[in-house]
Amino acid sequence: MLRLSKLTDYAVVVLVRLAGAQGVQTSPGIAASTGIPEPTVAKVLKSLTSGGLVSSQRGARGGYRLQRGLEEIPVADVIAAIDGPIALTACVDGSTSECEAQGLCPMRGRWDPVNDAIRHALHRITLADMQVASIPVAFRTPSQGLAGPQLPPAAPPARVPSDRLPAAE
Amino acid sequence: MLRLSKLTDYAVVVLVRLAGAQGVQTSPGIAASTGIPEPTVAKVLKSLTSGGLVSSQRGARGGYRLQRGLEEIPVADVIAAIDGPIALTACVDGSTSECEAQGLCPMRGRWDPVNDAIRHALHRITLADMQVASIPVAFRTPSQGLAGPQLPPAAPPARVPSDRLPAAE
DNA sequence: CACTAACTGGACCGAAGCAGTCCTGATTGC
DNA sequence: GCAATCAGGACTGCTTCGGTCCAGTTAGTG
Repeated sequence: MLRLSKLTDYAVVVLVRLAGAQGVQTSPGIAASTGIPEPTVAKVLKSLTSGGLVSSQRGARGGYRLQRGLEEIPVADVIAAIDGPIALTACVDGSTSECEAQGLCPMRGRWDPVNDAIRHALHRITLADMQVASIPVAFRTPSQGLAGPQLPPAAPPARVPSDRLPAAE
Repeated sequence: MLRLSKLTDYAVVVLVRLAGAQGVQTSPGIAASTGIPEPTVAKVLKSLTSGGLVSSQRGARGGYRLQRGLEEIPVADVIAAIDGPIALTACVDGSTSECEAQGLCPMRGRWDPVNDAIRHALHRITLADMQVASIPVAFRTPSQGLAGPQLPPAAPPARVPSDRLPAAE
């Protein structure tokens, strides 16, 4: 599981394409240059605009323009713009108070650390990191395989404020 | 997106339940004590057995037994047992060489670091971590931008019974 | 030795969410 | 005024998942 929506993948392609030029670009133009069907590109662009990742210019000679540099766009933002808030469980986004049985619900809140970890991992990888080939591993590897007994209380996140990663290594 | 399969959530419940006793437990018994429908429990247990997380004893007086302690079972293993290999993109698990257009495929391999980060985050959280209420938050949540609208960044006050589920009722 | 309890493996069906398309309206440059 | 472009929705086909059921196999028990 943990499947990423295909639209999100398209969104990354579109954003990178958008970063390749300085002027505004039209959705038909992006569709032509990326090979993605035009309606799909338009749909992605709309979601991206709603998410604040790109700005739009209406009317003739209009188009889309990147709002931020690729290195300032974490993938979490892209996913959030396309797929909505990042959460693994269905419980967190809606029916928090009602579950099927009382016996299985004590586990509900327990997914929070997992959600948090995922969210964090998605926040520290930017589109610039996905664009370049060499990516500095965000997490060092403390536990190989399944030997991780507990979460290290003192984590290294102090060095990463929120968004971008260093250039490369 | 990033939706976690409901079966995986059930699997966690079942595994925790399994850890609550030392002998073997039958799937009808687990179903009765957790409230999950018996066929579903059986299905989950089958996947868990295939994944090597639990061992099964066939025949009369048979049942299932936990293969490892909860603290040695990362959620990644549970997800892998239920949902298959952890990967966000559909490209990685099958049609790696063929994509729709050449323009969007340069992004294909770029999801690898994201997959890796997710996988890593999932590997360092075990069922024992999900079981206890007070979880040492490995990553503090910067919670800027669109972090968590409803999830408290710090460890929430434990309002749910921290220990395992009560006995069969 | 027969019976029963329990797991094994598969097939099956309905429901839900997603991918993709299309249409109509609003906006703006020429 | 016209044309190009974005905005926002509705709609449909499809894939996948959730859940159930069945026949078969194994092993303990009377």
